[in-house]
Amino acid sequence: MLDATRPFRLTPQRAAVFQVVRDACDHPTAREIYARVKACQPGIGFATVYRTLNLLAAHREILELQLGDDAVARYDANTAPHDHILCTSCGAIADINVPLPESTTRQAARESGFEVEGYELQFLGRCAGCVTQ
Amino acid sequence: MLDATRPFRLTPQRAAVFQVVRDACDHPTAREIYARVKACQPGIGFATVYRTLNLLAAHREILELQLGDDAVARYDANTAPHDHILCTSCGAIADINVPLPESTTRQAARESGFEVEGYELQFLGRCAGCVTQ
DNA sequence: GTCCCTGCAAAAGTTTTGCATTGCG
DNA sequence: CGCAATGCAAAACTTTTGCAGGGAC
Repeated sequence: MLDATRPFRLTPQRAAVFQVVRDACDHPTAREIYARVKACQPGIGFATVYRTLNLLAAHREILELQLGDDAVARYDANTAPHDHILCTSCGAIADINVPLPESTTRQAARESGFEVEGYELQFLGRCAGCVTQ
Repeated sequence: MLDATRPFRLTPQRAAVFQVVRDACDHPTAREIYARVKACQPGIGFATVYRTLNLLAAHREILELQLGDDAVARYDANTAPHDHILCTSCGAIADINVPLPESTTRQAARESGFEVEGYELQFLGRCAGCVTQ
């Protein structure tokens, strides 16, 4: 993944941040990542975490997501195109993969006159646990 | 739209904020709305604008949107379900209407185990003006 | 009079930036 | 040595909250 061939230096702090994002299965915020990185890099500062997340996102090593109406960035080590679903009850976030039909993208282009490059799709609902409660 | 039958008072400040959002065709931010409202309500404060936008959104008179990776809320007086497309070059935002096939929603439910209540779909691309440049 | 609303200021929260220091290459 | 990266603190920015004053009913 990250090695000497990258156009940026792989410092222990950066490696720790990247490891935390890869190990996470809950789309953590920068603050949550900071707390987890503290476990193995106690001296790390906020700024380094933010700078590293921006660096990794700029190099497409991770994704920066804006989910729900939170106004807080979340991070995802799964860089393959995929979608998300959010539980409106408990806030859980899950990865899903529901490609749009080609016709839908074509319709978006036709309606808007835009050249479509991609899309972001999030579903809202209630997770299995919250439904049975 | 807003009249005496609403469960909240229609003050001149609130009417001005609502009017600005309805007249806007660019999905303005709270700060932009504040600047425009100043034109007819020079004494209005930030807090009143934010409180009014939250009030109107809570009563489904307007929509609060989180578009792109901006981490800033935008507002839309079009409360009918619809989608958006963003120009990655100039930042333009357009409304579009591309309903997802039923099968796509069903697939999301099946993959996640969630009870799907809705979705948000944004396309990314380049607008006609930016393409020809 | 009561209650809701407003405006101002301060607070809260996230993210960025400035700068001196550190440490790899 | 030279340059990039770090850590700390302060700043920038959006949004919320506390509170005293004022207006509507």
